[in-house]
Amino acid sequence: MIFSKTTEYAIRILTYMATDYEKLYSAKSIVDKLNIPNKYMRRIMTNLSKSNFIMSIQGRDGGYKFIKSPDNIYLAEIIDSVDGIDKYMGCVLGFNECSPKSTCAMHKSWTETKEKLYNTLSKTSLSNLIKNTIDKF
Amino acid sequence: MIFSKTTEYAIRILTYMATDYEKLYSAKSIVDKLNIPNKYMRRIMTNLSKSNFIMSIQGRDGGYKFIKSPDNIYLAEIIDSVDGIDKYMGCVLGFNECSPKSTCAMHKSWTETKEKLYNTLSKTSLSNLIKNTIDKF
DNA sequence: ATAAAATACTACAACAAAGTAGCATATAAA
DNA sequence: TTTATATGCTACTTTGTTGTAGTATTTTAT
Ligand code: SF4
Ligand code: SF4
Repeated sequence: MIFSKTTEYAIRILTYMATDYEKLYSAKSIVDKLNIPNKYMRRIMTNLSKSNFIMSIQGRDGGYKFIKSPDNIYLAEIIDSVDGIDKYMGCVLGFNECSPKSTCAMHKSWTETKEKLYNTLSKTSLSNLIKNTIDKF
Repeated sequence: MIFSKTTEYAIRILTYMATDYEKLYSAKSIVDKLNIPNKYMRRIMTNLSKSNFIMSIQGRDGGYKFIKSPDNIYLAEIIDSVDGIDKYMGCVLGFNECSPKSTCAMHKSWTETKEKLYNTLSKTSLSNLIKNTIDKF
């Protein structure tokens, strides 16, 4: 997998929640629907609640709901929030940084590839994702 | 990092070796030059020797050398040899496979992105990489 | 107030990836 | 044939990620 499990799970959870984006989802209802380990998922939810995407409501009848429209939540933001997008935007050879005078032949095409990837991620919103996914959950 | 450390190291080693592609390189000479943990690098070399890129010569005055021109060794092959390219060609959401009738809106752009990535990797040879990298080693 | 139903927190367990150590084996030069 | 110098192999350690367990806290309904 290109991204970490945690990131994959986060995207799946948020995508599922976006199918009825004003609803309040309990952790239990999400676990029952998606195939994500219970307690691990709780932790992800708690972390996501500290983001600007969703909020948690504690206590009886609590759960999670969006505080920002899924129209305006993009994959790149989610990945950045969970893992930090930089983790996936590094050099192929693992070098931290190359000075302009020592760029290798890979650099240009590699940079373009990464930009294309980043563009895809930063232009795809949760709302985009759920179109045509009725069969998925 | 997008790729595993092992893959990054493999690419760096082979790229370095390609700068003088007919030379026999001892493990020690590579370790001294590149910043890769000694024994870990040895293991990578042994594994690479079982690939079709390089061979090892044991015993005194031994080392490693190419058995295939770096002109014809592409990054995609190296990645495939070390980690298996499939590891990096999966779905963003971590799903194994989606039936044609349940593809999500992400699928098309994601597939395109992956293809672009794969194209870059499968068209960039080691020889391509070393051009303009004299400062690097 | 109390109980029920939810999330939050903390510590631990299991697993995989990365890195280390030591000994075995191979080979060429002396 | 011995020695020096190289790679090969196997088991271990460390570190990071993924997953589990139990308890604490929060809040609503009764
Ligand atoms: S120049 Fe080459 S080695 Fe340096 S960051 Fe760019 S791709 Fe990596
Ligand atoms: S349709 Fe969507 S969820 Fe399915 S494999 Fe393609 S990108 Fe992944």
